[in-house]
Amino acid sequence: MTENTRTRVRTSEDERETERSDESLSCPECSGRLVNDEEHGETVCEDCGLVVEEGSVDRGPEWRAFDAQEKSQKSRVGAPTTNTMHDKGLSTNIDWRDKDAYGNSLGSRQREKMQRLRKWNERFRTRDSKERNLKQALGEIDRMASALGLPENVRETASVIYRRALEEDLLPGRSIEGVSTACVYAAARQAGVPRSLDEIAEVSRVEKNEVARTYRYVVRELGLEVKPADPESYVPRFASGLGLSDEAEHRARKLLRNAKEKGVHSGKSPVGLAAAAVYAAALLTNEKTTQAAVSEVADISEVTIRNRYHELLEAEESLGLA
DNA sequence: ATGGTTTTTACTGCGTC
DNA sequence: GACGCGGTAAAAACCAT
Repeated sequence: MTENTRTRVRTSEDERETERSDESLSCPECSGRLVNDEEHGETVCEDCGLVVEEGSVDRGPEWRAFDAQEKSQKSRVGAPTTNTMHDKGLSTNIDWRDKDAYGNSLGSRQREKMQRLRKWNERFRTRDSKERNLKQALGEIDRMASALGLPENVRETASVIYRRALEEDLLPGRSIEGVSTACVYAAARQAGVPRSLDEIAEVSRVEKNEVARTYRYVVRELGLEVKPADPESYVPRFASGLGLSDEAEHRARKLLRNAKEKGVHSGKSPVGLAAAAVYAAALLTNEKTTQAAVSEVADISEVTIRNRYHELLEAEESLGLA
């Protein structure tokens, strides 16, 4: 029976749900997750669509542009500053093409001059070790975030965290890769799209153990506030990975919420809980899945799924009787 | 280091397609 | 007979002490 060649799964102490505390980001109606809809200036509930807040400020342009040319004519600002570039995208760039502003080729004297300018500009930009450090780290962060399919805002957050770590001189004695990885891990969790330590270690050049250690260190030193991972935040990823319906997904969330009420989830791995909920939900909505399939996408053993989903269903039943 | 808890591995039995 | 599922025992991993 060597069919199971999955990698082991371990969850760190941080991934464990200890106590339930905050509920400020939840819908008052159905306690679903709240999302910002920038375009309409509203804050709405992901689950029931309740509009919680409206009339917030739209930061987009007040004009419309139908092609790139029009856009460049109407726009009065440059690119937004971003923390994903080591100089926030604010420093000077000299084009590598030897053309002037009108696209004409440069004379040989001019070309030489530009070469020198480029060289010094580059030297100035990555002047000291910190800048170079940051440059490399941000590259790593970007690479890992893409590999994990994490959205832009997570990259941004990870970059900010890294900057702070650098500011506070947390780097000496630690590898750039290790700290970048820890930042990505922390950022993903803060953004509510957590990845397990195993997934993180998969795309990192650093061992899982070191990631965990560095992560703890960074969180402690920076006083970062990272809530215990919410099992629900894993649900969408697993559900779509299995091609399940929205109904099943919704069902899974419900199961988890009930479980939370009952306190069944304390001390258990959130990932396992989420996987079990997804499996149970598929069963309840008569959709075809196997424990093996869920175990595959969630990277959790079938045994754990079995144990958890029994507990989930029990909690559900006793709630029905109450 | 040690003990307690959770997860994983490996294996077995049962029912069904 | 392969497959999905359930259960168990022992090992491993983790956390707290």
